[in-house]
Amino acid sequence: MAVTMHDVARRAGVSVKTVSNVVNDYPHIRPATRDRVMAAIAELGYQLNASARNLRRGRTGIVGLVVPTLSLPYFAELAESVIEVARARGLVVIIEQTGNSDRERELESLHSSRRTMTDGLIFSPLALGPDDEQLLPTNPPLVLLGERIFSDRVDHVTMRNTEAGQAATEYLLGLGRRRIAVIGSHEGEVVGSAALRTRGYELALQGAGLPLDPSLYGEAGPWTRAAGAESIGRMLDSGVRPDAVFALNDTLAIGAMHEILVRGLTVPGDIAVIGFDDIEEAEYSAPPLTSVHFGREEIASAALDLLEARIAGRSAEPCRHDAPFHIAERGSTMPHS
Amino acid sequence: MAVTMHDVARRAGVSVKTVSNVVNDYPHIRPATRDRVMAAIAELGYQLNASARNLRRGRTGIVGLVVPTLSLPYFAELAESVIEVARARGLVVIIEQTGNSDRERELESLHSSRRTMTDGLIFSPLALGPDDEQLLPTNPPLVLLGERIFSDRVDHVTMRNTEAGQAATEYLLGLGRRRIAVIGSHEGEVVGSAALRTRGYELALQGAGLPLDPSLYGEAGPWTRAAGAESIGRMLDSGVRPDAVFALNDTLAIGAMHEILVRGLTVPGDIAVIGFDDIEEAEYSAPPLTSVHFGREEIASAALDLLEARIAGRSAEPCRHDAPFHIAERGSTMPHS
DNA sequence: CTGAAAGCGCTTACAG
DNA sequence: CTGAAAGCGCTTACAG
Repeated sequence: MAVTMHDVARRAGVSVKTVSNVVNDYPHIRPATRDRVMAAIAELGYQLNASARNLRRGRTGIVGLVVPTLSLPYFAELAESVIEVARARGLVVIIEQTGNSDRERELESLHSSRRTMTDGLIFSPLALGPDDEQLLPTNPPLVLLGERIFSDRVDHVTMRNTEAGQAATEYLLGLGRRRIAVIGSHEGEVVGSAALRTRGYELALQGAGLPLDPSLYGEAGPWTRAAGAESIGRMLDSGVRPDAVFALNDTLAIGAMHEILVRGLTVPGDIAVIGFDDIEEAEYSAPPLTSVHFGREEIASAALDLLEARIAGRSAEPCRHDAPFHIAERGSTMPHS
Repeated sequence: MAVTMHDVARRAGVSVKTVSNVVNDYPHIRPATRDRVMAAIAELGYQLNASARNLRRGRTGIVGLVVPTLSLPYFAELAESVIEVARARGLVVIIEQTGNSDRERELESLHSSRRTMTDGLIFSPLALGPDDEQLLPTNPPLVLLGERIFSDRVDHVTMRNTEAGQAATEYLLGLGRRRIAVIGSHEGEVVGSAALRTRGYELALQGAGLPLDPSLYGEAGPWTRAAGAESIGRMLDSGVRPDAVFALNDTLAIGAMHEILVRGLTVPGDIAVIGFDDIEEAEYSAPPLTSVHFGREEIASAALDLLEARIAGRSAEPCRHDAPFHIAERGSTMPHS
């Protein structure tokens, strides 16, 4: 049916081994032989069959990336970095989406027979938590992003959410703000980015000797612009008047900022706003958004390092990589920008 | 080494054929047999080897999506839709990025041996053009997005860029605007979204009996927020004062709007702004951005329809699918929003 | 450096 | 409904 290495070998008058060597760029091939093989490949329109190679090698050269959705800029930008870093290492990336905190879909992505199409998986959970630790399949290798789940059977890339949340809040305190709202909190949650960043917020307030005011907690289920706008809207409607907002991600921050401006208040004059993730959009919002920056290239590299080591059987104990952060200051907190 | 169907068959006391039938959900299997097989699978921790299946079937269940970069929201949202639509059809998606108009990378993605990992490719070119038509490989099947390249050997999903650009400009004319700048144009380009949307702009102005003013063309290479801001900035710096902006995409529009506001001008008061693509961000910019909307779900469905038909060998002549559009009106053009 | 051959783990026609 | 077997197209140890 298809043109195979045998056909090429026959045409070029060499063995299949030689064709394989040429196709795989092995050394010690006479230039003349190489040319004959290349010519035969071109004449026959030969294309190497990846499935056959993968079966034989026991590897696919594909890694999976499982995220909630690419329509959230944070995950799109993370995916961008993962694809670029993977490319530099000769790997390609299958992206699966699990939607907004959909337990079943997350489990399905982890356990599906599609798993064996990949050499390993980078998984950013939004629904699964500590109780699901036992459900994590470790084969093919898995790298977890974030701190919703910790398992000593699995590699992790973590992001010091609590420390970063604390730093963001302390930054607002340093500007003299005292009534700081938190937007995007998840009442009752104890793991996951919402809870951890909120915990950092609380530590900062307590460190400054300020009370935790329940009216300054703005719930928001999904972390979208719409949810951010609604959340701050409800707070303002109820007569609460913060002098700063710590939004648990940038999308929430942009939605919140939009709502604040719509109501005739100013940013940062009336309300300073800081976000989290430092997505590209943050630089071009009006005003530009101050945000907590984690290097996504670094997160992608760390995740692929862990995955490749595990795939190669090089790593023994599961590892944890902590990504560093800093605050990118912009107009949403600086009066003179 | 790995647990195979043979192991499962032995354990369950059935033939491999039966195991295969169970794994593939074929009918006509006695429940008792099915249960025995499932039990054996669970006991042995069997996982089907996708490469072996793919080799045997001659299909991988993977489609490739090649776009410039996921860090541009338009492509991230397109990818989101392609993944969702593919998922509903039992397919997964490998995403490759080619960067900002990088000819070599685009060709590499089309011709790489990675191609055979996929059953077909959806390709959104930014560098390749009509002259490259002969370089398009048609096997595995290829679907082209946009109108940079037309080939009667390949399926296309097109977006009526010219008509849509004309409609956007006519909409601004309908609001009484007369000095309409176009932001994001590519001087000298004759194919591709920039040229086609600009052509629509020109048709609209000519239709209204207005001159084409060279000072109202704002060049911008990459279609980023930064480029949009710089482009309108240069125009305003040179003393040109448009009363409306047609930005060739939303990211440009948001950058341009940002720059306009920074300079103390108002939107839409001084300058009305319309974008193109209607990305999710458009709804939450300040002010919300009026934009030309193409349904990305529809584009994704159309592309996968064409691809699946081609993969199945159902389609004869290459097809062209034209996606419909409308204008989503928001505050950036409406005074009372 | 090359040739002949085994085998990766499936699916599926072929007999029964 | 089941069993035994061929073969998808590679890679790679084994002889030479």
